[in-house]
Amino acid sequence: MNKIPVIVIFGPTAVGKTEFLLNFSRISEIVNLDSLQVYKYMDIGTAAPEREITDRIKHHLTGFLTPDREFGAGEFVREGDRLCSEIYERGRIPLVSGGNAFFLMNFIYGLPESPESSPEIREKIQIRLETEGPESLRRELEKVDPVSFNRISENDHYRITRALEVFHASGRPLSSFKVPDRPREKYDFLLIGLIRDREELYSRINRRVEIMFENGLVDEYRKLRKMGYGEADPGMSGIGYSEFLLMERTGCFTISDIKELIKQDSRKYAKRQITFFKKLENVIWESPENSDSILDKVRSFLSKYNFNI
RNA sequence: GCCGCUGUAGCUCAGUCGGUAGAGCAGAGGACUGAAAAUCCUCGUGUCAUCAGUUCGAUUCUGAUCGGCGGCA
Repeated sequence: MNKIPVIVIFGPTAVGKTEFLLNFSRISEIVNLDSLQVYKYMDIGTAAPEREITDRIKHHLTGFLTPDREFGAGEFVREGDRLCSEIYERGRIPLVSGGNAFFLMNFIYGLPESPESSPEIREKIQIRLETEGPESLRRELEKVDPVSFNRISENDHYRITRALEVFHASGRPLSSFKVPDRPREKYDFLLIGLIRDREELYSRINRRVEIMFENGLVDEYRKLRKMGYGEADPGMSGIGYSEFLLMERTGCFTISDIKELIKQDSRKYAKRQITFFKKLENVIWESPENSDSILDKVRSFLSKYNFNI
């Protein structure tokens, strides 16, 4: 079976992925790997690629969903598979790019066998969490899935909820489902991880948040609120929006506090992304400054498929 | 200039009735089984402002000096 070549360009927020993509404008189309850039009405806060970039290289999975809809790893893998096939059939090289390490891991290895997330069951468990408290849920998990019980930290209510959700949905413990441990055969991946010095990355993040405010992030948030989006909507949980919701809820921040908070949350996010990405194997790690060295590797990868940049 | 308060971790501060000190935040490292820009775990040595005095022993008490804040002139 012929494999589909897929170039993946990933890295922490603000490392400089978007600009780098223009190198591929002749041969590729982009599959967006940022979980919040999938949403509409959130261009500023999610640093969505600008018009001049999307005009030059086709982007998929950006700005197509309203913020009240969930878009998780399952959706990403499904859509990503569909798009990669289509792009390759069109005679182009699929280029997956973004910062979501969890989506990427699921895309490379394939989804685990465990059932997909069920918002209805999850909500019931969340209500129990509020009424009965976390201890009650933990005792149930201990009985029903001791392996997960031991693996999940007692304060990680998010994962405790998920483990119980799987049990209630399938009647089987989460830990009994196989999780894939090798990359899927249907793809030939070229993994390029963009990275910079921590200090430099952080100052790029800070600068970018300043620019978001200059470009009207506050107005963008107000518009979203006017459209009726709020705490409960997945899109609004993102950095750059949840901080404003916090301000509304507590009333104890100024706009300039919020700006600093957004910078800080973005820095922490970048750190978490880096930690996660480091786990991936066969990654070419390189600063975006060294584009020649990266492009050499891309050329030798593409030569197998008679492509050139 | 005088009076009062104050000086402890990068920041905000606690504390030691005299036996060389600890929280929050920041920061660092890590986890990640279909919500993931989510969620969670681990990590605290610093001339306790400086100099002198008392003391077996001072970051702690006393004095002076130098900062800061407030009040009065």
